Amino acid sequence: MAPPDEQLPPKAATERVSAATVGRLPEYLRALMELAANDEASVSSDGLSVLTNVNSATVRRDLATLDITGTRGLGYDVKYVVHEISLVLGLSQEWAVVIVGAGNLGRALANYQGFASRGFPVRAIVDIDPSLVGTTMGDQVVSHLDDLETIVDGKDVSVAVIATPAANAQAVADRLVDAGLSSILNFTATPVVVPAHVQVRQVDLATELQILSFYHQRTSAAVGGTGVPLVDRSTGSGT
Amino acid sequence: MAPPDEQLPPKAATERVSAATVGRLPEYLRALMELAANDEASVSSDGLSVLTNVNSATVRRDLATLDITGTRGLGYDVKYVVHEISLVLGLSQEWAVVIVGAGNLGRALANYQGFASRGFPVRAIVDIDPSLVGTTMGDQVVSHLDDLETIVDGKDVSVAVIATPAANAQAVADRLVDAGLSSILNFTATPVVVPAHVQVRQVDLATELQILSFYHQRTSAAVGGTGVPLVDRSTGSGT
DNA sequence: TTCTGTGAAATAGTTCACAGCG
DNA sequence: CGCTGTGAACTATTTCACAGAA
Repeated sequence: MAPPDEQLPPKAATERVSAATVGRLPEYLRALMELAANDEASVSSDGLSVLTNVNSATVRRDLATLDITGTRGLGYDVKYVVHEISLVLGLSQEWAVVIVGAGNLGRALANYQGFASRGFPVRAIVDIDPSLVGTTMGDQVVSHLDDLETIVDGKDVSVAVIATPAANAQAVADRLVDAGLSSILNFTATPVVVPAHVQVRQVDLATELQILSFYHQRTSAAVGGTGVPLVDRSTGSGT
Repeated sequence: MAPPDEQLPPKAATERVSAATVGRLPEYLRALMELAANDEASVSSDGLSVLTNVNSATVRRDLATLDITGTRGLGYDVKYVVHEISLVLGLSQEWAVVIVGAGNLGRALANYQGFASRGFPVRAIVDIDPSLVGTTMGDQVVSHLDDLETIVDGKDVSVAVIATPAANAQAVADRLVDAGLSSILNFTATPVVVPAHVQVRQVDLATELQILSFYHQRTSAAVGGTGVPLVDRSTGSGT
């Protein structure tokens, strides 16, 4: 263990976690849950490295940052790490989700089981279009956007997903903030501006395709010509 | 156009572009198209900085990396930069997309207009489930996965989207590669392994929520309590 | 021996600050 | 002037490499 220092405040490890590390936590978690499902009791940083494609030193440093310790000579206790990472990510409880926008994308997301199965049950869907309000979607009845506040309070919703046309994104975000929500996942291409205490994540599906397109081009352009070039899987077999 | 140089090594600017820069290009593009739609002829790096929330020095450096030049005292020519970035991202042509998996997510994506409108028309949807094959979805009839190769060749498809259950992701990816595709967008939580010449992008929607959850927690934990916001609803007396 | 935990080196990416062009 | 283009400083992140615990 690291030499403890009695003078320092307890541990707000969370404070020191870099964005890069946070981005890897869900990956670790996925790999670890797979291991757990396979009844693996422990795993080395090398093992996790292979499963996640993250350098093993990075794995160790990430975990150490979270004060997650392993056993020298053995590795990390799978269940323990799952528990700790879940805690750090705030996954020890469910977070109810409201989807705003019952158009194609909203409908898609409402039916998508992947949210609920990962601890984010969709508890409401809202839209402004009166012809959609009252229709059933997934296992929810579409409500009117105006009822947002009631829904948020009544169903303990804490996360909103924006799936409206891009032009409405900002207006929707404003209403979400007014309704007291402070976590927003925006699937619109338009970034929204929110107060500092509100978290937003921008995910644009077409952007992903554009980036893919870039790398596709670059790869095609890089003609080596010698049969099968470059097999790059960074598993550091160093010295 | 940049001055062609017959003597120097071909020096494609593309080679030197960092991943960080690539990630910002779609953002620049979006902002620039907005400007273009507004008949703005030119924009300064400061202007773009405001629109994209990227430091202006970073904007200038990114563009300079792509050999995109501006005019001192004036700024960048909007149309010219749109053209150049589109070129770099490979967006001067359309890329036809095949969606694999006609379940909830696949259906959602098939109906989503955001792909086509950004230059990625969905030209086919395939599944293995015989009861889905032949049904209509979006403006496509669902085909069988076995016909993939024919479809890819016949419709000039170059990008695949995996929207199957996670357990099938790797098998699907293998078939996609066999069919000659080299750009894959994987919406499954399971990462897939592919040959080096194939580009994959992993986008897991639940992961986005997990990351959001982390920042939500961190923000709530950092209670300053001075006056304004702070939603108390989410305080952990959970389900 | 195996594998963690971590200084220290190496890389990557961002931002400042300013010379100099239009 | 205003604004680009870029050396140089700075900050962040990754990776090496190894002492030492189990």
